[in-house]
Amino acid sequence: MSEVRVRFAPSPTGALHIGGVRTALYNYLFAKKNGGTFILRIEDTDQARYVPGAEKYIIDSLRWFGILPTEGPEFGGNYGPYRQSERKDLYKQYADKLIADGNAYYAFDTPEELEALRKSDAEFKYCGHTRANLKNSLSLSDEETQALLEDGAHVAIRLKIPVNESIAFNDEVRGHVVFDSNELDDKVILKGDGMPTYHLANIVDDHLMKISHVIRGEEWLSSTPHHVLMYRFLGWTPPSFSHLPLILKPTGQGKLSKRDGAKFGFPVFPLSWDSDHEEDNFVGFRDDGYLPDGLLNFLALLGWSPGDDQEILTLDQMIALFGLDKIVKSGARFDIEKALWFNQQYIIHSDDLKLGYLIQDRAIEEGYHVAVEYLAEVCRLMKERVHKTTEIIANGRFFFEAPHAYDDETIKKKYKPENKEHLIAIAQNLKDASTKDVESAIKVYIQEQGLKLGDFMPLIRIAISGSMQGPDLIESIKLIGGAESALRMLKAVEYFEKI
RNA sequence: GGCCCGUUCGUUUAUCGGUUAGGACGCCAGGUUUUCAUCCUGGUAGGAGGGGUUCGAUUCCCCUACGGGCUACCA
Repeated sequence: MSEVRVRFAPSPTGALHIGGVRTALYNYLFAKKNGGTFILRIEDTDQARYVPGAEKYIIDSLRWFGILPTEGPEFGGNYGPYRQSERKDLYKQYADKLIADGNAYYAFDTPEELEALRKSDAEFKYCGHTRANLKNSLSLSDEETQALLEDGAHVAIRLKIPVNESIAFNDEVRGHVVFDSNELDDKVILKGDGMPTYHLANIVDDHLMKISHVIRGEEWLSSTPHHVLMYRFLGWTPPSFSHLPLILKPTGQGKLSKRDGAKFGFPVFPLSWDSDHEEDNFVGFRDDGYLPDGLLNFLALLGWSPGDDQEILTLDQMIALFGLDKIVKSGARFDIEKALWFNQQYIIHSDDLKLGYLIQDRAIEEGYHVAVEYLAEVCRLMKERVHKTTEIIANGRFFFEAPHAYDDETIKKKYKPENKEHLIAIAQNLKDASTKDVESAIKVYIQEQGLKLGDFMPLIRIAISGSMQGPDLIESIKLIGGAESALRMLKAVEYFEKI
């Protein structure tokens, strides 16, 4: 079997969409599974839509997920350059060959003229039935065409789709797909500005880069017959095709789009985007507290399944189990609830110190200047009760500062004035208790006095953290320290009296 | 509108003609926990509709409905 070479070929028109991440992941998994090569190719043939920084964003995202290519811009390789804009001169000769063989032609119609035609006829298509009446090298005489060409007139090159032909190909996930060539339009393959369109650049590069398997989104399924035709015209063997189902909105219609992030209240891009246009900025999964492994795990299962009931999978396990035949055919809705569950599972199983480092920047931003070892301890106590790493700090502020508010409801229910002295006594015990005897300072005291734990623990908890929710009280007090805890208790008792 | 692709619990998926249609998320209930959470146990809920083929269809075929994609000198 020949070498497996797959590519992820995004267009640098903005941030890398989460659907694009999944496409990259499947390509990566397939390459690794088959001992092949994963290639990144930047498809920047549309100068108008080019966004500076997008390429860096794409690579940074792949790096965050740990699915970097081994060939591509910044990565090197023997089939470069890997940016289509740098390959511009390459494409012309193939367009010329297609013309020479009668499989393509010059078209002189201006975009404005075509737009006018579409306006008057919604069904208008540049194809075998209409091209004779349009301005191109097929309808014009050779002299006219030559004159126009020498004139330097605006010219595009279009693919000449044959009539009355069935164009079929095999799709690894969809099976046998057939198109009637009469339904196809004569797509522009080389634009007026000399740049190729996706269709030309794509097949030329896939061929020259020896791509064996094209794994891409379903939006390309309808232009695949054009691609198949070009492979045939150029005398090349087409790669194997796999068209992936799309990721859909959580509710409502259509695929998940950029603006759904704001609409549904969760990120749709891996990393945050900061530009001069503030309205274009957004927070990415990373900065919102998601772990890359968990997100990748979730994404992998949106459109693919290992075939059994296993759901928590490492990247290596995914590689071992991956197969194009197990890709699902229908689109999948993006379910943030499930993504959060995966994230929680990955947080729980993360190393405490690793988590500590992860949230260190945010802790400092919040003004909590503590040792990373302290943060690690906070993570140890908090990680089972958060879905996102950002919540470790947001829900654990009492580890860094005394509570600003108390849960009055519980105080009213639990506080009895006759217990005031006991609470003060416990605070005194705590004051100089070492971490080892925090337990006896509280629990042993309560038991020795013949009191009930249930009458005191909730109040102590509120004194320490302000709320009834939180990690193990004794462990929390050990971390915060006996002296600080005693202070908080004394202050809280005064407050309890007033309620 | 035309062409192409699709349709199993609310969501995501398993099933490759014969199953009590399985798992996970969510939700509900119970247990563990001083609280919350984790964890454990149990429960809820599904083959879009109609025709065929077959001894037997979720599974194969057709029609309809619905969903998705494409329909640019964008990718």
